[in-house]
Amino acid sequence: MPVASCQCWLPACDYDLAATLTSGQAFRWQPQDDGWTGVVAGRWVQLTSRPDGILARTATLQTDWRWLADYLRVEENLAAVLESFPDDEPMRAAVAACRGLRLLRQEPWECLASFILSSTKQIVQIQQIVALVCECFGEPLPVPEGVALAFAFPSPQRLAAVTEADLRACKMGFRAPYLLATARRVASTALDLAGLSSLSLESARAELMSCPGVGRKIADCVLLFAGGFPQAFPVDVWIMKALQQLYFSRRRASRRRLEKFTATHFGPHAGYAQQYLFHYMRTKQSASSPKS
DNA sequence: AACCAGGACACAA
DNA sequence: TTGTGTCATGGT
Repeated sequence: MPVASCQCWLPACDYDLAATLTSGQAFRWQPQDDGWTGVVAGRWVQLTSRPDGILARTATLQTDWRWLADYLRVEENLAAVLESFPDDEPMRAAVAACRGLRLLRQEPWECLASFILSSTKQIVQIQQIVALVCECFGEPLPVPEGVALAFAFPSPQRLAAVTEADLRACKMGFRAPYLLATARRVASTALDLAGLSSLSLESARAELMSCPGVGRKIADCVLLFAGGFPQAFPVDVWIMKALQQLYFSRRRASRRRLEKFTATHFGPHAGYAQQYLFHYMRTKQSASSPKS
C-alpha cells in the first residue's frame, strides 16, 4: 500500500549537513538524489540541505518533529560553541575548513553498538557492517513508494537473542562476542544507558567501560555523541596524529599528559573541538591524496 | 601489494 | 606505567 509522505522545514543557519552526516559520528546516512536518507528514532527520514535550513521528509504522518530537531541539534548556537574553542592555530584551521560541522544527539544503544563495531575499521566499512546488522535483525520500516527498504536498528533484546555466528555473518569478525555480551548486559538492564546522563562524566565512562569491547575511546564516543557529555574527548588514531603533530610536535607526550591536555585545553565544548579536529585531519588528507 | 583502519585486551618488561 | 602481539576484514 502506498504511504503518504510528510514534510517539515527546520530552520538552521551555518549547518553543513553533508559534513555532519559523513564525519564518522553516525553510520546510517547515505546520499540519495540531492539529499540524505537514514533512520532516526525508528523512522525513515530523508534530509535535504537548504541555504537557511533543512528540509525533512518522513514516510508517515508526523505531528511533532522534536525527535528530529533534537537529533540534529538544530537549536544549538554554533557560534557560541566555536567562540569557546581555544584561539590557537590548529583550531583556527579546523574551524576554517569545517565551519557548519555539527554534533548530533544520537540514541545511546545504537551509538554504543555501532562504536563497538568501529574498532580498527574504516568509516566505510563500519557503515557496511551496521547496514548488514540492521537488514538481518532490524524491523522493517514504512518507506515512501519507490524508495529502498529501510530497517530499524535492532534492539538490545533482539541482538541478545542471536548467536555469535549470526553476528559474524555480518562481517564484524572479532567484535561479534563484544557486541553480543554488551547487548545482553543492556537487555538485562545490568547497564542502564538512559540513566548515564544523570551521572558524572567519570562514573558514566566507568559504567560503559565495564562492557566487554568498550575501552576509553569507545566510551567517550558514546558519552559525546549520545550521552550529552560535551567534554568527552574520544582519542582515536586521527586525533592522536593531530595532537602529536599540531600540539606536541616531536615531544612525545605521555598518555597521562595527553589526557590532562585534552581535558583542559579545549574548553567546555572539548568534544566539539575534537570533532572539528577529526574531520579536519581526515578531509585534509583525502584532499591531498591522489584519486584513481 | 603492503599498509592501515574512529580499539580492546591479555601479557610482557 | 608503557610496549607488543592478537583478533577479522577489506579499502586505499
